Amino acid sequence: MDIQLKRGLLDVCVLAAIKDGESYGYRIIKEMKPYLEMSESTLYTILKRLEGAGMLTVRTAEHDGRLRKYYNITNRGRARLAEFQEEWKEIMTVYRFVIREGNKQ
Amino acid sequence: MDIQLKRGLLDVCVLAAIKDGESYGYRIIKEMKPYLEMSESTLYTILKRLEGAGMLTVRTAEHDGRLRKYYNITNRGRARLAEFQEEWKEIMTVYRFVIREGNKQ
DNA sequence: ACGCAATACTTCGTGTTATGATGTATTCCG
DNA sequence: CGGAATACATCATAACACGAAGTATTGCGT
Repeated sequence: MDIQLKRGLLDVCVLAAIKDGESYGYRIIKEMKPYLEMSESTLYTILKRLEGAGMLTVRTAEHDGRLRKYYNITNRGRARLAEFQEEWKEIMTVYRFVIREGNKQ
Repeated sequence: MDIQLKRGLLDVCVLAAIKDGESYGYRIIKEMKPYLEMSESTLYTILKRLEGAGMLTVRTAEHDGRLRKYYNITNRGRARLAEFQEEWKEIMTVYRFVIREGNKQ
């Protein structure tokens, strides 16, 4: 998929991946893989960005002797998902403009 | 609209704006405005990028004593538009993942 | 006649961001 | 014993949208 097209979807995808209960980096990547592939460095960058924006919280816990960071969505994160659905209406308008059958000149 | 979401649409929008006959910068901006706003510096950057990619051609002509650059779409540009429609199917898959009603845990 | 908006295109610097490369460390399985 | 899987982190880089500023002409209102 075109890199540019991905960019606007990555953040909301990650939020969507944790909206039904906490998850962690490695699992998020695997869960999203069938829909949208992303490298690890990209995901951890996004998770930090979303944390900085107050859209998710982190807690560190031990699992099988290894440390894991569990991410939870916040109200602000849910608001972002709702906002995305509004933006999608605009996106569809643009899409229709792009694929419209032209009035050939 | 979210900047990131715009990014993947800008190029194809510009191609779509000239696909039914040549146009020029200022007119493209006005035509796209109801769907997607972009600054002039952004448009001219995109036009140069698309020209470099062989997706459009340029000719300069005088109009009312002023120089105008007219842009025409090429076969490669049309191919990009066709490719976009394929990519859109993937985008819709991602969209469904984002808005799916969750299996609450 | 004067000034301002509209038309039309250009250049430059900046901030955001996705990614590859690389590194660290543990567990599990054959 | 070794390699794959798990799990996260850092750094340098390149792409890109945009605001700011500039140049130059036409058209319109007063």
